[in-house]
Order: sequence, then structure tokens, then C-alpha cells
Amino acid sequence: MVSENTLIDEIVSLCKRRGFVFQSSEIYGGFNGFFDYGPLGVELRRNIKDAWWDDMVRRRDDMVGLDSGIIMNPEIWKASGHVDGFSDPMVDCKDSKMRYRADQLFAAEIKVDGDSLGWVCLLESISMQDEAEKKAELIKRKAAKQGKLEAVDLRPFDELTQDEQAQVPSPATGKVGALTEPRDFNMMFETSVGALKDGSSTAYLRPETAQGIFANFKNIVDTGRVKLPFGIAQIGKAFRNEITPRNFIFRSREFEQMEIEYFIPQGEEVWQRYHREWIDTRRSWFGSIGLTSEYLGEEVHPKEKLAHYAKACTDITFKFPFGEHELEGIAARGNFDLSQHQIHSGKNLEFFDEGTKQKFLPHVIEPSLGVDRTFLAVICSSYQVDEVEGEKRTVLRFHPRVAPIKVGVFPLVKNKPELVDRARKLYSNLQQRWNVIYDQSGAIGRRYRRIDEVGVPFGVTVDFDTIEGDGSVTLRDRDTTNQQRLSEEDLFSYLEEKINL
RNA sequence: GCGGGCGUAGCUCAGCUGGUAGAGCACCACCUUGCCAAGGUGGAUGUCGAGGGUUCGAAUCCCUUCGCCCGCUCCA
Repeated sequence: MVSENTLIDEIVSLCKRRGFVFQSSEIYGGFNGFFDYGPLGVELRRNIKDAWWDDMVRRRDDMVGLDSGIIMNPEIWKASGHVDGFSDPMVDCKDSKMRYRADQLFAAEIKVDGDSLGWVCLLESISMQDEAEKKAELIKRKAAKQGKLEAVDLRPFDELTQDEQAQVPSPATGKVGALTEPRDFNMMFETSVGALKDGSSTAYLRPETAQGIFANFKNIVDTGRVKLPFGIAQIGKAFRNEITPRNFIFRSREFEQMEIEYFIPQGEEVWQRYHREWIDTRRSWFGSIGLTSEYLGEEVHPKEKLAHYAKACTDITFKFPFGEHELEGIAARGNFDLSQHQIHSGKNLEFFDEGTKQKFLPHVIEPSLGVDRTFLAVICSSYQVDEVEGEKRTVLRFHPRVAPIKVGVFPLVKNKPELVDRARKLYSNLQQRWNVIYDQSGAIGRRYRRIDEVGVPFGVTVDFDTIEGDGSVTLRDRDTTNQQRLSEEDLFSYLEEKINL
């Protein structure tokens, strides 16, 4: 039994060894939080994105696509709240080495008849007021102070003055002076537009693709002949200057998103219905690309932890070797974004409903998925080490739909030119249709094992029956290792059915 | 940013108290191979993360630095 830590190590190692994922800038010593995708990785990524685009956009009547730019008018990020809200002041406790978000840390001065007895500090919680009052009583008793305890007024740490902050004890150790001043972390990458590098030219690399959709909402409504409900989908890179990128490609500074903004009429029961619908739609989609359903979970964000604009948010989670984490977030955002952009741009973004003859800002459901996270989940879900008669077999059980290479073509042996010629011909025929590989080196069993390791679902072997007998070839299945004989025409239709959903 | 761990071949790693770099797998070529690998022969491969110091001599000791991994905070 391998421990979970070595499991992810094995996967990282396989990803490099077989050309899926490389550490960015490796020859320069690497670059934290960035990754490159190799020959097999790029195929897998592309297949994941294509599957999503086909299912979410092309095969639906209520969806259209968009590709907005990575760099947009910086006003967009002021409207969306990213310029102010995306920076989280952090406070470190020098004593316990803990780090807190300043707005989640609450402190109050304990006063008895106007005399200060020091401060209390707590992490944000529902019961923090009660706890703070209990602590205050305790402090009063310890100080043996008579008189009236003044009301305990908890305030967020980042709203205190510098002098006040200096008196606040660490919530972990109770020590005064252990906390640092709040330090700003803005997650947006800045750049400057135009050759002149002054403040007025500051722009940002988008931290999410969503805002490009909202910014183009009016364009699409005006030109796209869309009716509510409808969605706008986008796949694209996004950038966040994460404090600590972690867990391989799970959290990186450059990543790719597949996002939908699904616009719906107003109304409490309306968004609740669509929210649930999208959770189910998205969940079943993960099955269609081969994610093991036991690894999938759902996590409903508690109301008090929701962002100010969100009415609800449910995560679809995946049990990674390093823990269960968010794959996709499905948020009900109300009409927050459109109303923000309406205010900031001064343009009317209301939708006119022909049926009800009403003008209003549609509400929105936002299923937002990370390509790289899906990529990792697909690999983790597929990775398996079989024990066959004491021998190990490493296999990636990719769903044929996402497998980077669909078929391996082999002559049974390479020292018979007839076999080689026939196999090469079959190879180039298949190559017109799919990404396939040809391999003639080593024993046939060895070649099967080699393609198992990169998740090729089918192996086709040209043997003596092919050239001397009925022309049939052997089709070997990766998962069962079963073999069957098929004519070349049957082979094509068989593969067609299995690969192209 | 702070704390802990770690950097030796493509991968996994060995190299003890300083003596001038190795194994297995993978890879390439040829042979062998009539259907589930690890047969044969031959071959390529390392600025021992980087810089500096100690020393006759450093992968090994010291200092500095960079990078990676884990925890805290954030999120797709």
C-alpha cells in the first residue's frame, strides 16, 4: 500500500517522465507556481477543453461562446471589486508562525470604568461575541478590578489604528506584540500598457475570465439573438499572484479556466432551480470524461463564508491524493456583476424580455472550472498500478475521449517487412482521424505495457493472419487486456464508437 | 513572508569519517522476439542546484544564494 504522499510523487514523476507536465523554466532552476505542458500533456488538455466546449456550447441551444482578451480596460477590475477586494491584508503571528487574514481577525479593548485592561483577539466566528465577553470577564476578574465592564466592541483588525494594533495579543498565544502589521497581498498581476511606464498605463492580467463575459454581455445581447435563459462560455488563461502556489498544478499562478455565465430571470425560486440544475449538469459531465464518481463530492459554502455578491456557492470537489479540494465552483451571483458594470460604465445593461415586456438585469449562475485541476483529476483518477502475477503494470485508464493517444499500431515482429509495411499503412490511415502512435521496437507484450503507461486505450497488432489470412487485425483493450480480431473496416467503426462520444 | 524538509544521469536513488562519480529502470542502434515487458551485444548521458571559502585535494566540511516540497493564508 503506497502512502498518499508517495502517490502524488509517483504521479508527478510519471507526468515528467512521459512528457505530460514539466516544471516551468527548469533549465534555469524552475519558477515557482508555473508549469509547462509537454507533448502528451498538451493533447490531454486540448481533449479536456474540446470535450467541455462540445458539451457545454456546441451541443446546446442556449449557449454561445466568447474569447475576450487577457488584458482589458482596468476599470473592469475596479467595477468587479478585484482592485480593492482582491487584495487581502495578512497578519502574521511571529510567535506561533500562524498567518491570518486581517479582516477575519477581530479585536476589542477591555475597559472597566474607562480604564483599559488590554485587548482580546479572536478569529471570526458566529460565537465570537460570546467568547470575547467571557474573556473580558476573565480579564476583569484576574485584574481584580471593581467597577462596570464596558460593552465589548469587536472590530476587524484591519480597521484598527496602528497604535491599537500594536496592543492586540496573538489569538494563538495571547502574547502582545507578536502580531505584525497587516500587509497587503494583491493577487492581480500588474502590467503597463504603452511604452511609457507611468501610473496611468497600469493594467492587469485577468484573474478570471468571467469579467470579460460580463463586459461583453451587451454586445452579445445586441448581436447574438439570444433569449433568456442563455449562457456565455469562455475558455482562457487567468493569472493570480498566489501567495503560495501548492500541490503541483492544483494551484498555480498561471492557469486556465472554463467558465460559464448563465443568465436567468430574476426570482428566488428561479435561481435556486437553475443552480441545482447546473450542479447536476456539471457533475455528470465529469463522468463523461472518466472521472471516478467516488472521488467526486459536493461542498456547499456556508452562508457566512460567502463573498458579498454571492447568494450561494456549491463546489464540486475531487479527492486528490493530497486531500479533497475544489474542482469547480458553481456560484449564484445574482445580478451583482452586471449592476456593477452598469454603474461603472454608465451604459444600460438591462435585458428586455419580449414575453413580459419588462426590462431588468438578469441574474446569473456561474459554473467555473479549472482546466489544470481537471487535468490533474483526470490523471489521478486514471492512475493505477496493477499487480499481475507478481509483476507491476502502471496504467493510466484515461477515458478514450480524453486519452492523448487513442491507438497504438504494431507489427507483431519487426523483422518481417510484410508485417511492417501493412502496419505502417494502417497507421497512416488511422492517423488521418486520430492521434495514434506506431511502435515496432521490442517484444509485443512490452509495447503493450509501454502504451498502458501513457493511457493509450487501444492497441492494434498486425500479424501473419492479417497478411496471409482474412486480413483481420488484433485489437487489444487497455483495461481488460482482452484481445479480439476485427477486420480493418470493423476496426474503424469500433474505434469511432468508443472514442467519439 | 515565517517554520520544517530536500537538491547527485530522463526517472528512482547509492556514494560512511574529504581522494577526483555509480546502480537499477528508461533511452538509442543492431540482433532476438508468433500476442502481455524488463533476452543478447554495443552506445550516449552528469557544470553532484549556483557562487565563494577551508584544503595538496570538496558531491562530501563552512558561509552565502537560488530553486523545489510540506504547514499557515488565498482560490479555478
